Amino acid sequence: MTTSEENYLKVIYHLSQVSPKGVNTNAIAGMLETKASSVTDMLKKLSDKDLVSYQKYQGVTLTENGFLSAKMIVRKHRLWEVFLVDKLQFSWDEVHEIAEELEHIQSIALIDKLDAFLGHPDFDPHGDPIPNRQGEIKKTSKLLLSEAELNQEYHCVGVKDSSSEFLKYLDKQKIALGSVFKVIEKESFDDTLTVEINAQEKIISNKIANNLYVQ
Amino acid sequence: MTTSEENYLKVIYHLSQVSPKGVNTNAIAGMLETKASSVTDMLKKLSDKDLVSYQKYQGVTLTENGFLSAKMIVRKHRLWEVFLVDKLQFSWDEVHEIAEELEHIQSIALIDKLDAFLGHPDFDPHGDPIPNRQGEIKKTSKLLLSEAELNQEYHCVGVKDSSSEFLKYLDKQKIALGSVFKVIEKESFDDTLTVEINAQEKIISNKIANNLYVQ
DNA sequence: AGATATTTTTAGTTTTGTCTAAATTTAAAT
DNA sequence: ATTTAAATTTAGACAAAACTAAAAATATCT
Repeated sequence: MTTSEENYLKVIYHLSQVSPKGVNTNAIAGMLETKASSVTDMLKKLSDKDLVSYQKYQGVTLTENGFLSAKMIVRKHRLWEVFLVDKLQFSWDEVHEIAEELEHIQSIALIDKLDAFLGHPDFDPHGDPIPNRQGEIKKTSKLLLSEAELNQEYHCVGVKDSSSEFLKYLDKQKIALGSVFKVIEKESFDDTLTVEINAQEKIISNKIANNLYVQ
Repeated sequence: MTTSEENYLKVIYHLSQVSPKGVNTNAIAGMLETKASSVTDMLKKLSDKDLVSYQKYQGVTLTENGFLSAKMIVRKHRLWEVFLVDKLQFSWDEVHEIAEELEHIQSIALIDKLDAFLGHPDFDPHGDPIPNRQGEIKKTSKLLLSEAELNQEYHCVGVKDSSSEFLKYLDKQKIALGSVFKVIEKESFDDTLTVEINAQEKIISNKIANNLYVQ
């Protein structure tokens, strides 16, 4: 499989989580910063290889094959992110782009050994689950901070938006995976939250609260 | 720089060590398992980018730029090999192909951090020197086992042939980097050596002795 | 339902890196 | 010094992955 094909598969995989009954050509083009016509070309190719099932004008879904392949790419991406953060001391906002390259390295033995070296992690540095070598994903019942109940203790288990910008903001606010949250008050006017984070009171906007997963 | 361009540069770099006054088109084609006509095309492109100096029919040499770029690719290759052997427990005969892919990952920060993580190694698992980030290479005065003097103690510092086949043979013979050698006898008829290796006497063919570096 | 807008596909080009086959240059050999 | 052989380059073609512009299908709106 080429790097380009892998990138398409991965994007279709991610978009499928939001629109499971068919991913739009334009949506794929948007994610890959390419043109719709290029996407159509590639969908035909992926369809010929039985990685997606595609009917003109009707959007695209992953086949069994494509689904597994996509999860293997995600597995590689997230394992490399763990390596970069845990072993090479990168911060969590720096690793995405490098992992985008590393995820296309082919060797299966490499990934198995990397997995073992890292201690078979279940989650990447942003709290996203790492599929195992069979493609199985550990499900957790996380919820958004904006949906949290008042005066209950939660801890941060992930971020929804993992853009460098957002992650740097969290660093500045000393919010990390594992941070302890308790929502003290919810301002009904603008949904701003008053939250006790690691025993410090902070005001959290709705936008932030909508991008933090807690448990 | 594309992966293909990098592969050409690297091959020209290696071939330059043997023919410093100009590398042949055919030699490059042989190393890359491609056709001479493809090489000619690429040499023009590399020449336009001032990475090689190239005159029709006269062979090719690296420019200052090309020389440095090539050394950076070699640096990446060899650092990844150290990682694979030291951290992921690959054996020295398994790492070349994987490193061929990893050497094309772009990030400079990644290589700097990897270098630090590995403890700034000077040599890769086959005893080849790792250029530092300035492209400087630590020179050592190694010699081939076939050139070693009788009854002098040496230790193994590298291999000339790093094919999987040869490396596996060395593993079987329990010869590794650091092994202690003393040539007991040299058979003048076929240049076979009797060598004491790690306090064990062994017969070493001329072909083997011509591919082992000692010091 | 019909008109308009949006999305998607087709058709035809471009670029990169490769190839084959033919032409040219250099090297070797009688 | 020719002739022959080997190495190299040119010319033209192809596949992959992208693009533009135009055509076709679907969705939306009054």
